[in-house]
Amino acid sequence: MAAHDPDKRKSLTYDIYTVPIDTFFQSAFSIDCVVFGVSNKQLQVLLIQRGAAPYKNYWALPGDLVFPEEDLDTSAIRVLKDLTSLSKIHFKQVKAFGEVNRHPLGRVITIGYYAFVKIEDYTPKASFWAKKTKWHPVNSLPKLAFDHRAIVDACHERLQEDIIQYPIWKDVLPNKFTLTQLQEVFEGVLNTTFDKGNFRKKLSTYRFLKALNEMQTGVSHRPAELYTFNEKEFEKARQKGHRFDF
Amino acid sequence: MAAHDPDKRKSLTYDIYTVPIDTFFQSAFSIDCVVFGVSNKQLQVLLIQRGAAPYKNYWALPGDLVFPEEDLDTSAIRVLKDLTSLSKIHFKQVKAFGEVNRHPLGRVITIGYYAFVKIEDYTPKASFWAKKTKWHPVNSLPKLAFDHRAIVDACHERLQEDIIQYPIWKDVLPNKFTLTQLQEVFEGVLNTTFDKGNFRKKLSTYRFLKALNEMQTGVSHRPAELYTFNEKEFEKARQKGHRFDF
DNA sequence: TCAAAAGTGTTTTTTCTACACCCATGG
DNA sequence: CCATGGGTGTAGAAAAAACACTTTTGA
Repeated sequence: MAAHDPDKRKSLTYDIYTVPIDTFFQSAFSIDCVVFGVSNKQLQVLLIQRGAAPYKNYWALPGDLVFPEEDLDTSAIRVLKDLTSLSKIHFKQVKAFGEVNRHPLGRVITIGYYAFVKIEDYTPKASFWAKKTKWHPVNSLPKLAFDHRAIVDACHERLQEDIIQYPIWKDVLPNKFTLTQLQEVFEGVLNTTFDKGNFRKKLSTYRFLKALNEMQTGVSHRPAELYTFNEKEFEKARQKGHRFDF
Repeated sequence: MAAHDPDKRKSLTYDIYTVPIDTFFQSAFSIDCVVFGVSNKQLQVLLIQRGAAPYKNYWALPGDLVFPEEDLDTSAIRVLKDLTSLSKIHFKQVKAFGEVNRHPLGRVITIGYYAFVKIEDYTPKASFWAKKTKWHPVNSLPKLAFDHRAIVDACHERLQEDIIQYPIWKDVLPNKFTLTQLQEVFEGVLNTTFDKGNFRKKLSTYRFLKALNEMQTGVSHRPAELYTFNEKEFEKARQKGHRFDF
């Protein structure tokens, strides 16, 4: 592809730099995926055990180098699939991490992405150079490779901001869910607890939560009513500047 | 530096890839600086006119390639100084922009940074390959080079989120300021207007705004009381989860 | 009949909103 | 004495917070 032809670079006037233009074109970038989910009322993150140098055998985020002709957003999906076999995941970019010596192989900046998924629906399977995978509670992470801890933290903060603004909580709930399930997602992500009555009072003002007149079954207590998410109503609320203000 | 020695890469086992490891190390990254300020009650952004290909003569953000051994945060400061002679500016990284063909010279991803400064204190002077500089209202930008419009938009959104959470408004106000000046900063950034009485009522609950018992002088109307920002009190408020909720 | 969670109601306190009105200064 | 912002007060509405109580199910 023309864009990646070094000759094209040389044909252009780039004497503005005191070094040859090609010295700039010796870096790489990578993607690191922070895949969150909720289980046991706790926020979890998907880790892999690295089976390749550097940081071999360390727990780490699924992440890898971006191909020269690959868009960043596309790469996040591909990288996660390569390492964990998970697909159809929606990512959001958070930020770049670019310390000069963060990667022992050369100048590599990494772009952090996060996703928020149903743990039950996505059973990871280690592949490519990943040796193992596991879901781990965010509150008690082991030592991670590279600067992955900082990446997790930045993504967690972003998740906390996003969940009060976008309906990403629906991505970790069944189509039909109870209000308590919804509450537990918020509590897990925001790492706090809410008063049940007041929480529901607030929810009851949101028209994008539609009661289904359908009940939970098979629970050994009073069955809860099931709700569903209404996209159109949410869109209306969003345009008026909706936020969950907890 | 060892980290950038290609031989070191080759010495490591990297047969996990179907292409030579060096094919990844042929990209570059750049920084784009979105410097905001407020004047005439409007949010402004600093632009340069490009004096070098590509996009020669276009209005653009001050931005340039990152040196191989340069941290991203450091680079933002250096790049802005090279092109506009402005220094001592505090930047915050927003995100990466990495479409494959966003740059005609090759694979270049750019990292967007924003800063928020006093326009009066920072008079830019075009240098290096920049031909001109100017402050331009964010509400009516000309056509910009590359994907710079998207970068401005993302940074503006981040600025709007940050100003209600961090005391960055103090960076565009004199040490001693009036409450109306403060209100105008918020109005400019958030592109809205507030009721004076209610705005002040809210401010009066914030202990980090300290009245100085000192008055404005030389104005042809009732002089306003001057206030100052108290770092320690803000820190206390921040720990309790402070936000301006407008 | 008990445990467990669902679901509702009440009361108090706090905050928001929309205004109206007075004040101090320079010209 | 007037234009221009500075500055304060009030009343009503709305929202948040705390907490108590009733309901329904399976075991």
